[in-house]
Amino acid sequence: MPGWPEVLTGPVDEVASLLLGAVLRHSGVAVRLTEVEAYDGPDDPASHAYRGRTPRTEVMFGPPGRLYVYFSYGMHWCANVVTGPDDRASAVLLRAGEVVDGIEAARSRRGAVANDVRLARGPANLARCLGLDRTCNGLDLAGLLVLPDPPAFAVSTGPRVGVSHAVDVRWRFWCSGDPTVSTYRRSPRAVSP
DNA sequence: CTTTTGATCGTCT
DNA sequence: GACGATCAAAAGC
Repeated sequence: MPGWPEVLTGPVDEVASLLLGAVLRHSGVAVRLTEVEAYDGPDDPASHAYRGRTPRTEVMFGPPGRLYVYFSYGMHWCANVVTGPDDRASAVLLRAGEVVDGIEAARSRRGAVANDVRLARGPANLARCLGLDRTCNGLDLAGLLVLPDPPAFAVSTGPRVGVSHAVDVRWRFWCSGDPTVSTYRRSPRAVSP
């Protein structure tokens, strides 16, 4: 059984499913990941790294096990775990999770939320629960991200959300039936089949 | 229930 | 200067 962070160096879609059930802890809140998406840098037109190395994507080209945080739509932060060998520039977007510790802190960061299962539903909401922002870009996750014991739950796969390319690639993974997983909505920009 | 729209700015062309 | 790995509220049915 490979240790940290070697376990992250396999094919990014396999690594993504391994991250389901992992617990990420930051700023007094812990979230158990229930939904993730894989992005494979060089071969994936939907990946930020597809068009090469830029200041923003620099972290993706570095070693695995670090956090890649990007700013989205002028107001949100979203977080990825960098995977693969150095220079592969693959990453797994953290789309949803269940708050398993620090729920009061998570609630206060999110403001009024009707139901706790929605606290960390959606990548920007998950990042907000954990207090992740630009200062966390490149953060070494050793000790902060605890991988699950051999997964004892069913995994579903489907198309990725929000991307306008390669919509047919089933690189979104989630814990089957988990209430914290967002209901699927195809990108408005996705090309019609 | 589904669809539309406003908020808001870093990044890349 | 246009666009985007989003979200929540509003509007339409």
